[in-house]
Amino acid sequence: MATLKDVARQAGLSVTTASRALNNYDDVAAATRERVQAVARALDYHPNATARSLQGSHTSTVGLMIPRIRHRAHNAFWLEFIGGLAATCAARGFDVLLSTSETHDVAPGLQRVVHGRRVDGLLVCDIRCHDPRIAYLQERRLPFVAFGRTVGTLDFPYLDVDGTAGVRQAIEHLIALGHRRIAYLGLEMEFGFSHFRYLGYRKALEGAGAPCDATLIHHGVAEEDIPALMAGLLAAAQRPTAVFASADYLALGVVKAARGAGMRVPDDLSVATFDDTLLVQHADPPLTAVSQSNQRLGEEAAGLLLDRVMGPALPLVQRLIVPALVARQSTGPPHAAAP
Amino acid sequence: MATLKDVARQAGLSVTTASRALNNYDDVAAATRERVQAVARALDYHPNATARSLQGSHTSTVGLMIPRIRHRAHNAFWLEFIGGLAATCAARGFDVLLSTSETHDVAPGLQRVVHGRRVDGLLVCDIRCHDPRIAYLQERRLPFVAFGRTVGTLDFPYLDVDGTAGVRQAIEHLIALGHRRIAYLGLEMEFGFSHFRYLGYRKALEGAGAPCDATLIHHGVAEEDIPALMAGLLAAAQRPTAVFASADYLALGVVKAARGAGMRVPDDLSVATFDDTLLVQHADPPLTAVSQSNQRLGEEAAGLLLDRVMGPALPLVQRLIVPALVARQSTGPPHAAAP
DNA sequence: TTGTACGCGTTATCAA
DNA sequence: TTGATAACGCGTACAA
Repeated sequence: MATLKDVARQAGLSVTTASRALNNYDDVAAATRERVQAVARALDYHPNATARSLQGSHTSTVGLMIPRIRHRAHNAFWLEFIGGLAATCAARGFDVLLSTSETHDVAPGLQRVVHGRRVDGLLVCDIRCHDPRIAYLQERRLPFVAFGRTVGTLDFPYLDVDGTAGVRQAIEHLIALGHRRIAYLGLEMEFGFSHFRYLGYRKALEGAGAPCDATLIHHGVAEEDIPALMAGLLAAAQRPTAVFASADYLALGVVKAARGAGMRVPDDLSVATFDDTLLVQHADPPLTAVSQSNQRLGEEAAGLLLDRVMGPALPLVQRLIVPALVARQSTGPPHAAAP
Repeated sequence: MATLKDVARQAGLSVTTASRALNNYDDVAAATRERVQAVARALDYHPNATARSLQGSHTSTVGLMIPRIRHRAHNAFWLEFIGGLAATCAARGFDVLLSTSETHDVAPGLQRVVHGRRVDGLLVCDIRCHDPRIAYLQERRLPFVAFGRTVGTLDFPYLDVDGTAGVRQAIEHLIALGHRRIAYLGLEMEFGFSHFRYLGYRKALEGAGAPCDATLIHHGVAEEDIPALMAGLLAAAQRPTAVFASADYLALGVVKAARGAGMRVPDDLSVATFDDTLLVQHADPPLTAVSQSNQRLGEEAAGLLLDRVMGPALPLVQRLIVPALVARQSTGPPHAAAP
């Protein structure tokens, strides 16, 4: 494959001049420039990105660390996100280096990427409430943006969906419909988003002066737990008239379990959820959900990261996207006969 | 950040010796090796991947070109695929450079990746019936594997799902149930998979000696076309008793349209589809579908590519994965009253 | 306007 | 067992 030296030789010039001609420096004769460019085209010359990186000490590449898929239902979200991210990076001349992390420690994969100087910046995703990767990156001084928040001091750049505001909207919607006993089903509390979403539930109840019953609140729910859990919930003397599930597949499980217990949605039980995925939209009935554009989120994240990469000492940027509630047929006023 | 030179200086040795100590060469004294490694640890030294690439002329990175998402329903497939691919690459010490291509010409993005020597190999996805990228890559001698097939001479390494065998199973299943008039709804014929899937439909009909009615066959169907298309199909004198849709979201549209026309699935109309996604599994009723493990596919593709990258002149490998039919509640015998 | 010389960080070759 | 030197391909002071 042709190198700059080949082009220079063929054009009868020095490598330096060839380089400058190709990079449109203004201290090269017009005739020379054209000759060099013609030769380059003829030789199908393209600069070697590796050599460029080594010399310029930047790679025009950003890293993306996403979690390994634990549940198929998480899929839709991430790919839309990646699509938006990749498009924005491409438009700004950057490539994307992909890492899927198994763990949330400072894994070997992360070390490789960071210390190998393979990337100019990094987008870390799936942030935990306490996430050692943040401190690690801060110490290493690699430009990075977190997609998600930890609990505690937020002294790092991040982009996140405002789960608190989102869930709050959903719960307030249920309260406005007349519900008072609203169950909450969430994922493991170690996830940052779990923490913030649950906060929204609490705040909405407090805001409405509604009681908060611990028996209605369940964290760390897995799909297979739902039948038993719902059976318990629905058999209780004071059964809930609505359920908020923090993930789409949980909500689907809730609907199924309710049906199994002979209940209609939303007549006997209202159901709302967080991610507005295809699954949620195609469900029967279509579910009321907290929604944001995942592709948009990817674009936004890429923008933030690239700004950070290109502007060395920019002020800390922390952005919270407030999602919107989409009310559909899975929520309605509580049944008259219900407690 | 610490470089090899720093380590060498700190250890009072030459860069050469430090390098060999760190790379476990056997011509370095045990004591020296340990001293160097201790210093490296103390300095938090990690080799610079870029410099390594330049010197060794290989990057330990493979490229992945996937299409830009046109329809949200394609999402689930690709992310599972990427997950499998990334895991296999990581296990074998490779990183993944992601490119999403807008077009199927030899786009600038492809040229950048190929000529910039950013990758040791490339996985090209979303192959068209006639795809100029194949010839381009062959000429450039970059190790690559296609995920998908073109029509015509297949003189390149590929991995593909055997769409012909898959669809054939589905149609034969319908025929076995007693169906004779089976409609076919497919995507644009320029996609390689469209071509092969349709072939399966034809073969199954021929094999059963069933008639092939052109009015039942529709290519290039978009989601929004379905209501009108189905209305026409169901109003016909000789209406179909079953529909095969080549993509999950098309099948969902078919079910919806059938319902709209007052038909029950599968009593009045059977529906089968290709991709066994979450959407298909959670549909009402759950759909009969041709299925394969998308993650498995990604792992397989990565394996093929890495073998090719590491073994320079391996014989051409072409692998076809035969999917399996999963019969669910959307297919049944044709209604007695139907023609 | 062009060319010489050097450095980016690493590994390979060869001599000591 | 170790070290000096060259090379990978490119960009860029600096000199001509």
